[in-house]
Amino acid sequence: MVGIKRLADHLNLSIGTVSRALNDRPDVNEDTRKRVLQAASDLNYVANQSGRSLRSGLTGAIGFMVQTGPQFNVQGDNFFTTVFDGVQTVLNRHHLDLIVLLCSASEDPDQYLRRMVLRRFVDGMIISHTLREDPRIAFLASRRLPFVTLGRSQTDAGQSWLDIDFDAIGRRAVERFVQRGHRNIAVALPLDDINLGHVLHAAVAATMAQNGLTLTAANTLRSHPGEIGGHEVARQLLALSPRPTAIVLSDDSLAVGLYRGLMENGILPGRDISIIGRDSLPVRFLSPTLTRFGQSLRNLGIDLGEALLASMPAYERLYPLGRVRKVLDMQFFEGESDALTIAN
Amino acid sequence: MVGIKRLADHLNLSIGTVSRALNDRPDVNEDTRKRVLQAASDLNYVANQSGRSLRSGLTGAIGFMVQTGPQFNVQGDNFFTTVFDGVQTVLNRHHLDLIVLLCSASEDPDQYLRRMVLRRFVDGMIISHTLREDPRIAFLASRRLPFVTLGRSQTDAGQSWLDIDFDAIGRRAVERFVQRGHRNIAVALPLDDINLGHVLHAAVAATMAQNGLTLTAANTLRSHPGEIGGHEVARQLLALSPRPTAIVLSDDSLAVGLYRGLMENGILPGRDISIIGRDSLPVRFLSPTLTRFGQSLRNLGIDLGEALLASMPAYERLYPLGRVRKVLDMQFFEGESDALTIAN
DNA sequence: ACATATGCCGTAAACGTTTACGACGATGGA
DNA sequence: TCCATCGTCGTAAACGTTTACGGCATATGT
Repeated sequence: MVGIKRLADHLNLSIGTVSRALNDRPDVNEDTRKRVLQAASDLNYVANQSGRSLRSGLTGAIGFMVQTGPQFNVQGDNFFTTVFDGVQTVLNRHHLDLIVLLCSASEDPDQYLRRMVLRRFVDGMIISHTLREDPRIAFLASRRLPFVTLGRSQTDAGQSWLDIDFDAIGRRAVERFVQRGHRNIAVALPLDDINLGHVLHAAVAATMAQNGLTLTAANTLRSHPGEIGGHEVARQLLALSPRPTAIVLSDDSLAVGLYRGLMENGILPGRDISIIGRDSLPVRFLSPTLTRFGQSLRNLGIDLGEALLASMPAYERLYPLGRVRKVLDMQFFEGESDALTIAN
Repeated sequence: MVGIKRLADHLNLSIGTVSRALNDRPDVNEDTRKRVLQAASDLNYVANQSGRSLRSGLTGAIGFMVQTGPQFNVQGDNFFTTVFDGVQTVLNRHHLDLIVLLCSASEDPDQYLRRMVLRRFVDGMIISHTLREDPRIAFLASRRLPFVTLGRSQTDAGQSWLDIDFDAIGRRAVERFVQRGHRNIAVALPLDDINLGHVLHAAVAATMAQNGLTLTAANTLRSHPGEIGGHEVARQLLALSPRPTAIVLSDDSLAVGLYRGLMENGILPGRDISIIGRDSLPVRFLSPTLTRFGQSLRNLGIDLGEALLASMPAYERLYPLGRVRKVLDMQFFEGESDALTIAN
């Protein structure tokens, strides 16, 4: 095992000088720095993270907590991996590594986060699946650990957040539906307390109200995410009478199962019912093509990374963003699934 | 910050005794152990991982390396998250935590792994997307870091591996096709050197040969994974003349795009062409339903976790599996997509 | 009674870094 | 010549644990 000690007496230097050379400190001769770097690469030296962390209190790692299991919105791989990619490009510029912390369905998310933070695995955290009332936020704030949430919350500890613009999605989808004559509009929401559900629900209800319509409790459907959830939404939809003529989905992962469930009953999306989804996985090749709102996930990742750096004392000079609270610009992809027009 | 020191003089004990009490060592009075544990929970004490790691050389974390980016088989979220879940349940029993290390497309996987290992982030590794010739294996072996690979490789360092039975998939799919009269069979493979591609290719070719058929180079299609890749496979398929009447897919993620690409040209899966896929994400509700092979991903995760523990000196007593090399039992899901029968 | 064993605990070293501090020689100005 | 400054480097303490070792009682055996 080659440590700084070995490096030092291989060069006839003290460990202090070697350390300073490696860390780009000013008080070391330029020649000796070159020698040190050369020797370090020759001997395959890599600083032991435990030693460094113990002394500096920093680990050089940022955690991104996601939850697994059927009751969570697993989204498409492309959702998280693309976001991760964006975060990583930002962090790598500052020699920070992103590690993904996954809390399995069998473990309490609050306890899991607690453990990870208190063990000092990470210098900062990004948490997703933000709940409307989320104890994790208060905890992270109390530990003074820099963090950003993907998704707003009602619990406010002054944190930064990034979010998908579910308000715009709900508003614009309903406006589009209304314009095409729909009056019986439904919405598919997640089951749990995740904040985006509340936002989307409020946006849909408000925009309907502005147009003299009401979002009934019966038309507010709830399900697990994913294909099975989508199939369940179809079942709920078919049980309604009169059946809604339009529906907006909180998540595209519902689309495949929803399509199947409807088509099994002779109902063709775009002809017999209008559907608008929300990009979370690639559904470009669904048939009929899905009309949906989307956002640049890579930019979401970049924004998350920068917002986090801005809240870390060591980097806030480089990212003087202060507190970041921002919804992402939405793009609109017109497909065939909302082609239905209702005559007055 | 509450460390073992604070705990110690809050109890009027030495740090040595406190440490022993917390670590379940025998030479500590049962009463004082109780007092220590009580105080630890009262004061919210959690051992500092850096200090512990520095002393013990262990981090308590296991890394699972996955690669992101369009050229990798992102599979469905459900693929990896379900596998992760299985691994975690095994590891958690021994107070080990699983962290996911993702190597973005812009970084060299070998360098990335090197960095993570040499910094001593983890006590063991699981690597996926195993290549036929994979330098990571030699590296991990040279560092004597316990590791398991998901997927076989030709580079043999005596490591344990688990793998999906692509040989059985290729064999059984071709046998099924042949039985139904198909003579012009194609296979869709990944672009890179990933080992499963070689295995599947060999199995298809061999089984065809056993039936007096030959797998031509033209019928060996290659594409990125995912929907776009599937669409590309459709394009390649349509360019062939005579067009293959059956195809086996290395990955279900291709199915959606493939379906779309075929149906755009009036070719209906199951009627005009037979398709057999391989479970990697939930495609239960595709229409026509996809015939496919699958495996229990959770068991895969559990097997991976146990194989890893078996190769860690501290745990091999509990998991006396020795070196594990095992392909998973495959399940078969019959759908509509391979219904086409060719008359002689 | 004495020697030995046992249970329990404190002491201190060690893990690999970083960094405050001081030492030393060289340089510069007066 | 003397003092101050500067550049460069070595020294040593500190971060929070774990653990080998020894010490001190008390218990156990003759």
